Amino acid sequence: MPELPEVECIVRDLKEYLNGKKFTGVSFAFYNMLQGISPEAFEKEIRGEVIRDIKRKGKYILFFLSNDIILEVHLRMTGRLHYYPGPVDPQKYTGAVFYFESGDELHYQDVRKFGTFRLYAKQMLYKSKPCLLGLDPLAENFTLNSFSEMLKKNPGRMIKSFLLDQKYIAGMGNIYTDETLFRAGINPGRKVGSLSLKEINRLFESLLSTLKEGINCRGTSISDYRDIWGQEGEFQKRLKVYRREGSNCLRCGGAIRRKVVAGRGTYYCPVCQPL
DNA sequence: CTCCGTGCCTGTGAGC
DNA sequence: TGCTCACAGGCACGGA
Repeated sequence: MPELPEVECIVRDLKEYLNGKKFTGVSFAFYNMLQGISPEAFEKEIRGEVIRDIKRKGKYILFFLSNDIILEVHLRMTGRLHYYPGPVDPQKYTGAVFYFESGDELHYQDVRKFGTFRLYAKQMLYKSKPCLLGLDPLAENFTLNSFSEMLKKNPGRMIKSFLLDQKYIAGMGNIYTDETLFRAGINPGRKVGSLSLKEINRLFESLLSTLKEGINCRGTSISDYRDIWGQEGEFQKRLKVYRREGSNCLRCGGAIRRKVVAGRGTYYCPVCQPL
């Protein structure tokens, strides 16, 4: 399940290989990802256009095309973008193949078909999903100060539910949220308003360092995630709580527990992250 | 406002 | 062995 670090790795790699390349077409094996557009209309919009830039906001990938159209891709849980330098047969779960003039191909694969494609005209971007998201933790405006201000507006919420809310912080998913809270020593069920200044500081530092470590490890491949070459990341080897129920806490030696918080399976150490 | 359940999908793995 | 079923979780939406 790609979260911010995984999407960041994908975007960095895609930029290197696809910037300046021209779409010659796209074919579909299923249409679940198309939001409010027919496959024919979709292809018409992108055919012949050059990729000018590729960016990320939260978990959204944005392709800026030469006709001022923006292609937004969200991989949700099991979506993958696989780059091939030449023609390759589609695989079992390939839903779309983008063809380039250079002969390269970009395959979109998705076992569960939850992923989405959208097209926006440039002047409509301001009302697109990615523009309505909160702060991206890797952006310059994500500071201890802006983080603290957002927390002040949500005193009654559980901290885990807040961290997952894309309206405030864009890019956190279940894995990096649990890992961040463990590293900060904060119980996922704590109310935002109960956090001390010291804890807020620790949470801010843990959030950034956990995401950056995830990026440096090229993501978490606990189940589905692969990079654009099909390679696994390494961060699953460094997980301290996620999916480690019953295993020993690497800090205190006690048992890692699982409970449902904010509707998600949540892993934590009851000793290192007291209520 | 905040939480919770449901739907979208299909593979995995536990238990019988 | 083969079946059922809970579970995985990002996001939208409706209801409490």
